Amino acid sequence: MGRRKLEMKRIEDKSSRLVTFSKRRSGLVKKARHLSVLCDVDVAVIVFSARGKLYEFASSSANYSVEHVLSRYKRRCLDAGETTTIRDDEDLCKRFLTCEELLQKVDRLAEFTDGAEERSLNEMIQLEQELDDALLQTRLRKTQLIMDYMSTLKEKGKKLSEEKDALEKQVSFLLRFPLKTPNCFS
Amino acid sequence: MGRRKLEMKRIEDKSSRLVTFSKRRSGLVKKARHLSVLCDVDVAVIVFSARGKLYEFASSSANYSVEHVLSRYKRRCLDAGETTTIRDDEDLCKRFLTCEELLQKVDRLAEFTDGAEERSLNEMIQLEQELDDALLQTRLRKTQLIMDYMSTLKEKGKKLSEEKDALEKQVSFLLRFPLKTPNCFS
DNA sequence: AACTATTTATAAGA
DNA sequence: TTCTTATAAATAGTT
Repeated sequence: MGRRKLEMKRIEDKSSRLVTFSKRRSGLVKKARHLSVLCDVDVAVIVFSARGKLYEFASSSANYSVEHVLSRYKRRCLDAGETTTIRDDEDLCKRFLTCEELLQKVDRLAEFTDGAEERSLNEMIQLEQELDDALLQTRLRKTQLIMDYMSTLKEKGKKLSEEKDALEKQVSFLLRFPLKTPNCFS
Repeated sequence: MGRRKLEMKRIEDKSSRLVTFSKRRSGLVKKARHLSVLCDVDVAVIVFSARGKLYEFASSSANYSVEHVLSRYKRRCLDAGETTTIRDDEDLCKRFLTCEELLQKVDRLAEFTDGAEERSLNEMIQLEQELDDALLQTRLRKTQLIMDYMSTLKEKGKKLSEEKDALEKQVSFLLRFPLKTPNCFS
């Protein structure tokens, strides 16, 4: 829909990519709103720009079902920051310590309540750790599988290369010194 | 876009509402795919039909996973401490409210200080989001590079295999029918 | 941000 | 349902 038809691939020119992003993003949200109104259904659209900016749309009637989907993806709401290993950058270190202090205060704060909030937070922290661990294990396994596969491919390639070299030598030899007797190698 | 312009309100006739739902739903997903490909961004679309059937789309750069986009979305919302409207999942609601309360307490806590800690925490939250996004982009790029490299390796292997076959045929031919004249191919 | 030549989506009809 | 087609809507390139 424009002066010319676009190839369905990433627009390489940065400026027109940004313009197109803006135009098509609003177009997409408009379409989503029309669908939700005309057909009386729940629609949600989520877009992250390349630089991580969030754009979203949710039909007004969607705050039950879409949130139901969202609720399946429990996520941390506070970063315990326990596994952070940034130590070299002084600024980061300072930020981390300040954050850590705040968390300690949160912990002390929780002691003043009946304990429900503290348990809830602890559960969240544990849940986050478990998910983080699972994610790490999965990622390591994925990387391992990929590396294994790649070395297999490389090995095969090497072997094929060697076999090809040998055959080339054989052909070259046969061409230079044709056999007087057929099938002497067979 | 059609024989006549539609009013922007629920289509009362059930049959045409269903037809329109089907057409516009696929149109919306198509638009979402085009946006994600042309602009190289993450897009997710979620649609619930009136009878509760779920239709979803997630861009390939998000590993085709709505979960992936949603978790990113949800984390963003929770971290920003924005008002969400989770009402159906009691457990999550409790966790979230607790978390929100804690954040409010952190805010109040920060008021007792000279404000340095509050600013620091906000900076931390923003920094975390930026790092998270950077990490995600890096990981996607890494995966892309690996996939590219693997297909290069596979292609090389295939080519070598073909060349090897050709050479084997040539050797076999030369062994069966030795040349009477040396170097006829050279 | 507007404009407009084209392409794309789709409402109604077959 | 699926296809066709007239028309509305979106948008690529231009200014």
